[in-house]
Amino acid sequence: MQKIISRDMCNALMVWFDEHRREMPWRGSADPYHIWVSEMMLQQTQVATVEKYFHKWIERFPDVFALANADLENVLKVWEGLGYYTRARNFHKGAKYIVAHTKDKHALFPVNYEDWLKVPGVGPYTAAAVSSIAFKYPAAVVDGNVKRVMARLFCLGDSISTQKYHKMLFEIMNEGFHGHHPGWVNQAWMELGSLQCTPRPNCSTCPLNEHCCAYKNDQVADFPRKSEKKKIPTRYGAAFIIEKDDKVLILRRPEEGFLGGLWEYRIHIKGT
DNA sequence: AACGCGGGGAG
DNA sequence: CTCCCAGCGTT
Repeated sequence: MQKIISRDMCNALMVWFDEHRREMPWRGSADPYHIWVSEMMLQQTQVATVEKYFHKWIERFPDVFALANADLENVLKVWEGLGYYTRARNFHKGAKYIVAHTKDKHALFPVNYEDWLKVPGVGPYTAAAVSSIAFKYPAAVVDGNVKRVMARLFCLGDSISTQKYHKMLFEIMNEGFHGHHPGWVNQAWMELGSLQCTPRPNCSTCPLNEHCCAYKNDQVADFPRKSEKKKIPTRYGAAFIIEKDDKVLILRRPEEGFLGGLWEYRIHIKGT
């Protein structure tokens, strides 16, 4: 079967999306900064959690200048609870990068995929998401949801974590916008993966089931191909909670290495 | 190419 | 409880 997203497929997707898409605080926003904030958070966190942090973030850092001028400690404080704290640091770096590279206030943000990729903390996913949603730039998002959808749609058996696979999907999807707004098409694919083409999908109500290779061959359970699970080593250790005069001792770990830069009680990890 | 990073949800 | 998830920077 040809690995092409036809006009019919794209149209069916968008009809479904118009009816089933979820409302989100940043959806439909014309502010690229708002889009960027939401995508940085959505990289690792589900929509319901991001909604709470998004409002708090925008209130505290209303624009890219507020973020760039803030102290890193304050940035981390607002991010606290989201995890992946290196990303908050990179986001802060990214805001400084944007401000430093601004030529005038009418060209504050990059408007294409390639220039967004240069921003610290912004990789292929975020560059495609922000440039397409905020600037209609035709770059496809290839996130985990999308990979699962495409693996089924085209019966792609190769490992979905390889660069080759990623590049192929990027090219297929970049030819599949068919005149629709790239940002909305991207969001529609992700929404389909999030609501319909889930790990355990409900194919009977899927708008693309007649186009789906895995469904037509009754092989939905075989895609995406399962990857070998990596074994995570268990670390054993002890924590000492040291109190004096109503105060508790906490220490900060070195920036590099395991749990870098995070605060902790006095910990001793066995073997270190 | 492989690894580490932090939470939350599902079973 | 245990398992599963996922983008980016680093090595």
